[in-house]
Amino acid sequence: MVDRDGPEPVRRPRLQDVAAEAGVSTASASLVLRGAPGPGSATRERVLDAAARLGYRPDRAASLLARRRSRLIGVVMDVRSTFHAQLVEDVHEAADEHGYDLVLSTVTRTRGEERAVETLLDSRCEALVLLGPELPAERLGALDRQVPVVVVGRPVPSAGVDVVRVADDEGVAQAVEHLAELGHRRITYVDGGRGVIAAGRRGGFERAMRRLGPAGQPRVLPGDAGEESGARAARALLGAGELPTAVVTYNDHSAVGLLDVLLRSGVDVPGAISVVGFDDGPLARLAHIDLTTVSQESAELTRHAVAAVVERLDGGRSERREVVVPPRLVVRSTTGPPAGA
Amino acid sequence: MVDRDGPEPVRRPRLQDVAAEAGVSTASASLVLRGAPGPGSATRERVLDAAARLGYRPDRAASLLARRRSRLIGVVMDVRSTFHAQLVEDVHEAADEHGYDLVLSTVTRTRGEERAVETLLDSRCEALVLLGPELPAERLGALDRQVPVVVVGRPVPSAGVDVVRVADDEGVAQAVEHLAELGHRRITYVDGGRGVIAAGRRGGFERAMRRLGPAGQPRVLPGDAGEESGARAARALLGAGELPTAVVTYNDHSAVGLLDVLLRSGVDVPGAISVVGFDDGPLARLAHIDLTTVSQESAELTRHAVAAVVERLDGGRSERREVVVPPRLVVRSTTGPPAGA
DNA sequence: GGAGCAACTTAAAGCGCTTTAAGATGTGGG
DNA sequence: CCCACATCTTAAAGCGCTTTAAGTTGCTCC
Repeated sequence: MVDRDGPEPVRRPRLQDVAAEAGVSTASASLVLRGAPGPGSATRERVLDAAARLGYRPDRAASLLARRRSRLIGVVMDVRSTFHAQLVEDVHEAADEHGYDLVLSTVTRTRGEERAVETLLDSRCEALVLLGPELPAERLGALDRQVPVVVVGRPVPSAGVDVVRVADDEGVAQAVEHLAELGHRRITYVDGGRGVIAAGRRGGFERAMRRLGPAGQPRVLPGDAGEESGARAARALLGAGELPTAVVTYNDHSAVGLLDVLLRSGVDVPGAISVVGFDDGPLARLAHIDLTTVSQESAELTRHAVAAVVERLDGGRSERREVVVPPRLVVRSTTGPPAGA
Repeated sequence: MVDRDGPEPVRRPRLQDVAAEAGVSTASASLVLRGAPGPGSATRERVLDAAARLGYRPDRAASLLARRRSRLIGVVMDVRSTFHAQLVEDVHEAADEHGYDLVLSTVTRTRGEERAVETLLDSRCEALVLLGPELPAERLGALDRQVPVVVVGRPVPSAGVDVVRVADDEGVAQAVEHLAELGHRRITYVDGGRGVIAAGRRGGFERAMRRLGPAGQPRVLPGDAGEESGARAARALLGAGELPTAVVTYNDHSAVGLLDVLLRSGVDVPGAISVVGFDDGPLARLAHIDLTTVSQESAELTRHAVAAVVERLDGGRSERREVVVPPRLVVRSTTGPPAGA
C-alpha cells in the first residue's frame, strides 16, 4: 500500500558512473555521448553500452553550465493565442533543424512579458524570439544589447532588433481591395486595441478605404484580440440598425466572435455581410469556419525568425534586419458580393 | 547603421563580481541575494547595492546545479488546447505560491509526450504535472519511480502516480440527466477518440442513457478532441435526416464545431436541438457561445495538483493518491426543452 | 632502430553558484 | 582578564558536465 522509498534513493547515474562502467575517462565518455569526433570505435561501443545499461541521461543543468554555448533559444508566447501556439510548433521544428533547443516562457494574467523575458535570460538562452511582444521599443533594444532578439509579427521603429513580420497595413489593404472588387463600399473595421500591431492594421484600413474615393468612408469599431470583442462589435452593428456590407477584423479570433453573433441573429454570411479576419491561424482553417483571412504566412515567418537567430549566432551577422513578408489574402467562404450586387 | 559589438563583449556580472564590488565573500553575497538568514544588515545593504549597480542577475543553470533542490515543476501540455492553456495559467499561480517554478514542455505534431517528459527530467524537475497524458499507465508508473508524477484529468488504473481529475462519467451523466429533465430522450453523443478520458465519458453517457429506460437508446458518433470532429458530427446528423433533440460532446472544442455547423444550417439552438460540451474552458465561456457544459473545475484541479506535488516533495507523503473532483454542470444557453415540449 | 606522425585517451581546470564547517569578532559573565 | 557563547563571515569543496592541452600508443618510413 504505502510505497516507501527503498533504503538507497538510487541516485541518477552520472557521467562518471558511465565512464567507470565502460572503463574509460569521463572525457572520452563525454565525447562519445555527444557524438563528438575523437574516440575510436571500440571506445564508442563500450561507452554506449555502459550508458544504455545504466540508463544514463545527461544532466542539462550541468551540461549547460559547462558548455561554451547553450544552443538554447528562448521563446515568449501568449499561451492563450492559438496563433502563437502554431508559431511555437513551427519554431520548434525550425530550431531543431539547426540544432537549437527551445525554452518556452509564457505570458499569463499574472506573469508579464518582462518576467517571461528575464526567466529566459537567466536560463542562458543565446537568443530570444518574441511573439508579438508589447514591450516598448527601447526595452527591446536594450535586450538586444544583451542577446540577439527577434521580434515576430510587429514592427519596432528604429530599434536595434531583428524584426520578422508581415506587412500588416498591406494585408488589411488586400482585404479591403478584395471586398471592393466584389462591390463592397460600406466596410467596417473592428480594431485590435492600443498595440503597435493594431495601429498598423487600422492605418492600413483607413488608407485603403480612402483610396476607394468618397464612398469609402472608413468606419472603425473598438475591439481587442479576443473573440469577445468581435462579438461585441457584431452586437453593436446589429443594434445600430443598418449593417455594413462587409467587416474586416483585427484578427481571426475577433472574426470568429463576430461571425458567431451574426449567425445567431440569422444574418447570412456572406449573403448579407462579408467577413475577413487576419492571421490565418488554426481557427480560420477549420472547415466549418472557413474564414476568408489575411495569412501571416506563419511557416515563412518562423523560418525567417530562426534563420535570423542562426545568422546572428553562427553567421556573425551584426547589423539588424527587418524582414517584411508580403501578406497573402486567403479567400474562403465568408466573403462574396454584397446583397444588392 | 552597423551595430558592431564593442571590443569587450561585456561579460555578464557574476556573483564574484558582486562580492568583490561589495567587498565581501561570494558566500555572503549568495546568502544575501537569496534572502537567507545570516548576513548582518550592513552586509545586506552593501551586497544589494553592488548587485543593483552591476545589474546582476543570477545564472539559473549554475544555481540549479549547485542547489540541493531545484524547486522546479515540469508541466507537459498540448499547446493546441485552450483548456490546457488555462490549466497552465492556474498551475503557474499555484506553484508560485509554494515557491516553485515551472518548466513548460509542449507536445506538438513532431514532438511526442515521451520527448517532452524527458526534457523535463533532464532539466532537474523535481516533479511532473502531466495534463491529460496519453502515455500508457505502466510508463507513467515507471516515471513516478524517478520523480513524483501528478496526472491531471485522466484516470490511471492502478498505477503508482497521483491523479487529480474530475469524474468524467458522472459529468456526462449530469449532462444527460439535465437534458432528460428538460424532456429529451433522443440524445446523441459525439465521442472523443481512443484515449482513456474519452472512454470514461463515453461510458458515462451509455450508462446514463440506459437509466432512462427503453427510450434512452444511446447513440454515439465517432470524433476526437478538435472542432473539426464536432463539425463532422453535425454534418452527419444533418445528412441523416432526423436530428436528435440533444447532443452531448466529448469536449468544448467539439461542441463549438458542432454548434457552428448547426447554426449555418439554420438549426435553432436550443430551440431545435440542445448542445452540451465538456471542460468549461475559455471557449465555453465566451459570451456569444455561452455553452452549457460540464465544468472540470480547472481552478480546483490545479490547486489539488500542485498540493499533491508539494505534499510529496515537502510533506513526505509517499503513498499515491487519487483526487476525484465532482464535476459541475454549468447550464448556459445552449440547452432547453425539446421542440415538442 | 629510432624519428616523426597520426590516432586516441585523459588529467585537470573550469562553468557560476550553493553550502558547510571552520574561523573571526564581539559580548557578557564569572 | 579570560572563557563560553552567540553572531557574522568566509574558505573551500563540490554540483555534473565540457574542453583543452598534454600525454600515450602504435605505425610507417628512412
